[in-house]
Amino acid sequence: MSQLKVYNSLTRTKEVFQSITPGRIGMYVCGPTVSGESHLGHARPFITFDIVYRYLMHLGYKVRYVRNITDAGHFEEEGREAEDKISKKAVLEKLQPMELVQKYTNLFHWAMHQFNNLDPAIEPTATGHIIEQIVMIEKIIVDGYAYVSNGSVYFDVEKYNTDFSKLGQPYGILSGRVLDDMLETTRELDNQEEKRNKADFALWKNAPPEHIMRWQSPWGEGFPGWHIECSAMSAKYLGSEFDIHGGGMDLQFPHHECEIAQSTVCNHIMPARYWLHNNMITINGKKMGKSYNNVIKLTELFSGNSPVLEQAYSPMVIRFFILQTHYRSTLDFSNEALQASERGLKRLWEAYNNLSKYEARGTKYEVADDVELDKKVNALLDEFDDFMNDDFSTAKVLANMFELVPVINGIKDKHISPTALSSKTIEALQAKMKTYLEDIFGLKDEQETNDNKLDGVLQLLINIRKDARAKKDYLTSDKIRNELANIGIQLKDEKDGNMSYSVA
RNA sequence: GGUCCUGUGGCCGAGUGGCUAGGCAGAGCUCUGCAAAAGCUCCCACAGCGGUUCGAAUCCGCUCGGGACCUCCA
Repeated sequence: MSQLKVYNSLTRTKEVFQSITPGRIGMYVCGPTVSGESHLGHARPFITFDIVYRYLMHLGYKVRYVRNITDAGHFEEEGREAEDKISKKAVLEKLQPMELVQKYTNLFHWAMHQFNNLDPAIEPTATGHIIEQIVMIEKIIVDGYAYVSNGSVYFDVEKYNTDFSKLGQPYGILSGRVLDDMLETTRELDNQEEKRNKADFALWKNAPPEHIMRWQSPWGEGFPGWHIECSAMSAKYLGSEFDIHGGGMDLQFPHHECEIAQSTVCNHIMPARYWLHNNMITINGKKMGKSYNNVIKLTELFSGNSPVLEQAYSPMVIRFFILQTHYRSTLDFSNEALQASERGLKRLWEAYNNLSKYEARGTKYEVADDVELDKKVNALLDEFDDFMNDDFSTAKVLANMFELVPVINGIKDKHISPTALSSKTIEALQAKMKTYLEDIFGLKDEQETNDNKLDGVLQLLINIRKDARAKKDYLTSDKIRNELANIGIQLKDEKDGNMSYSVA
């Protein structure tokens, strides 16, 4: 089998993945800021890295997946009046800050479960790691890479760049930026007088009196800077050097760049080996984001309750939609695209259901009757692993699955002889589809029809309809079918006279 | 302004220089009491203009368009 290769933003190449500790992987993914409701754009990294997580485990690794909750509230750092987002909104909604944070944390967890994302192994909060952050900042000051100014602490980017360029790790290594260029082109911003240099970033901010969220520190009351929490928490739970650091592309600069600088000063090593970044979800070609005022919240998406939505889209449809493209490509949202995903997923899932219901054959077929087809099926299945190993090409795996759909349905409908494929191939097909669809892609049946009573009722109706049809009483048979269709249950006449149903 | 990405058929999207991904939609057919579902077949696109090459969607150049980051952002 091929080796796993991942695209490393740090080297801008696809590299063979090798874990630091054999058999084990440490993965850190930047989690949500729980000052508001999650939107479709947020869903992408968490679904993307859920699949990475699942696939790494599928490969046999023991993975410690750490994803933080940012609940300390970032400030609008430069150019605007310093304000803690969370404390400001708390005043508006007349809630305690921690109450607000809890509310959105719960909502976030709810959404993650809707998407069938596995829980991370550790989900540390920024507020729970203030001490660790302070300790880290102190260390950076002692080492001479940060300075205190008016109760705040700033990281000295220029000094870092000068010293670490010599070690082959200049500031900007991750995002491909050159500090000198940035100094020339960065816009003039207000409130910069505390900083020695405009590229410097805050490690700790002095809290103005109106801030509700504040902590004691050696530099007075304040709150941690934007980037330090991830550095502190990743080092605490994964060590100074860990395997994978993930997040959205918009975090590459400055967030991850700053993490690298801080962590390297503290721990004398580049924190992560592989930096993975997912691309953005766009809407009408524009990034979905707060700044653009074009977000679709997840609750709106699931309920269809938004002017831009023609209908509700279920969590699995969104998951499938995201899987249909490579994680490093932008993905454009539209009703048409989501509806196409909905239909495509339905067809794929029904084929998968048919496949799992294949009746066991009495005898084993060692040799396939249709050698060509047997070969083709095995080739398509084998490629699943190759595609995933090639930087998680879920889109290609799905394409292969769709090529298998006609084979699966053909056998079920008996267009294709049940002995066309060898027993071994059938078993491989069943096992691999299950592994990939359920275990790795994390898709699941959304129909809540595994209810014995409902099934019993439907079987009764099906039997009545069968009798009616046998008597050519099409008035009755059509009535049953049409009225069930009206309430969203579709009856399908099968070729062999049987009937099946699906709930929309 | 700086850095970078990108432009694929009606729509969404894979694409490592040669072997026409896939999905959705559309057309025809098969099956069927009818319908749906399913199956089969069709629909050979790569922004434009040059160049490299035996051969380019894929490499290079230019032009035009779109976007991201540089500021909170997944």
